[in-house]
Amino acid sequence: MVENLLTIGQLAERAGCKVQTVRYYEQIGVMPKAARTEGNQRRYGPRHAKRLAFIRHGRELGFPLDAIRNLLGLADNPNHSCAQADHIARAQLKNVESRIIRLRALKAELERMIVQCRGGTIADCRVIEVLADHAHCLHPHDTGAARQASRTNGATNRALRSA
Amino acid sequence: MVENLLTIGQLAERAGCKVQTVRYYEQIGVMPKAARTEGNQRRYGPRHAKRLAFIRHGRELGFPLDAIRNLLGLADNPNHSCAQADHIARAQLKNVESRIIRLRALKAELERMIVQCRGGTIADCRVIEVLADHAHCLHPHDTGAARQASRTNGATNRALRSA
DNA sequence: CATAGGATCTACAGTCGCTGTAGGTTCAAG
DNA sequence: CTTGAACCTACAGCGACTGTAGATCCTATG
Repeated sequence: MVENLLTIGQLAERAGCKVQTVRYYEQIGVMPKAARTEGNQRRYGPRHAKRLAFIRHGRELGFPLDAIRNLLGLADNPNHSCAQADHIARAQLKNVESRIIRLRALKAELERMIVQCRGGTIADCRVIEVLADHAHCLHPHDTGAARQASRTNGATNRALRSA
Repeated sequence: MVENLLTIGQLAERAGCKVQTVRYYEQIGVMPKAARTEGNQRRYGPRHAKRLAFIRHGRELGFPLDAIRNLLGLADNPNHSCAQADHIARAQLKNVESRIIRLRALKAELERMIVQCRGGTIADCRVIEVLADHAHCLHPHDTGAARQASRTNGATNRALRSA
C-alpha cells in the first residue's frame, strides 16, 4: 500500500458498509470522485474517510441521503448559521418520536397475539384473528360499511363477468 | 352501486390505502383476482375487504408482505397448528423490540444535538459535529487507522492519475 | 519472473413496497 | 347527451442499496 491511502474495500470496512455502497455514494454525488491509481482503482485519503463516516452515521440516525446532502453542504461553509442544521435535526427527531410511538403500540399488540396463541389450531389462533380484526386497527378507517356488506353475504355475483 | 359490492376506490378508502396499492396486491398475488363488471372494472365483496384489512394491518405492524403471505396461507387452512403463526409473530416482536431500542438511542442523540445547537455558526454546531465524530458512532468500527491516516495528511496524491 | 486468486473495475438488473404517469375507457349524475 | 370523476392497463420511478457478469488489476508465493 502506498502513501497511507485506502482502497475502496478498506474504506468500506472502516465505515461499516459495502464497497458497492461507497461507489453508489460517489455515483449520486454525496461522496466526491475518488482519486485513481494508474490501474484505475480508487484510492481514498482521510478526508474521504471522514466524509463517509459522516454519511454513514447520518444514515444510522435515520436521516435520508437528501438531508445528509444538505448537512454536508452546510458543513462545507462553516460561517453559516446552524439554524438549518437544527431544523433538519428537529424534523428527524419528530420523525423518530412518531416511529417510537407506533412501534410501542405494535409491540403491545404482538405480545397480546403471542400470549393468546397457545398451541391450538389456526381456527382459534389470535395471531391471525388480531390481524384480521378491524377493532385493533391503528388506522381510523370505516368499519360500518364493511360489516354492512358482510350481512348481505349470499347474493353477490350477479352482474359479474367472472368470479 | 349494485349488490353491495365495492369499487376499488371504495375498498381502498376503507382500508386506508391507495387504489394502486390494491392493484399492486392483486398483481403480486396477496389479493385474489377481483371479479369484474361488464365494463371490466373490479368489484369487491366483504371477503376481499377482510383480506385487505388483514394485509394492511399486517403491514402497519411492520410485517413484510412475505410474512403476510405466509400468515394468509396459514389462515387459509385453519386445521393447521398455529405454531408457525406464533413463530412469525415472535420473530416480528423481536424485530420491533430491537427497532425500539435503536430508535430510543437515536432520539437521545438527536435531542442532544438539538439542545447543543444554539443558533451559533456551523463551525461549532453539534449537529454537524456529532455526525462527523466517530466517537458517537453506533457501528463498532475501527477508529485508529483513520486517525493515523489523518496525521499523514500532507503528502497524499503521488502515484495518482488525478486528484 | 510467472502465475494464481483475491480485490477491484464498469455496467446494469433486481430488491421492497409502493407511487406516479400517460393515455385510454366506463360510469353515474345533471 | 354530455361532462367529469373514477376506473383501466402498462410502465417508469422512488430510496437506498445489493447482486451479478465479465473484465482487469494487484500482490503474494513458487
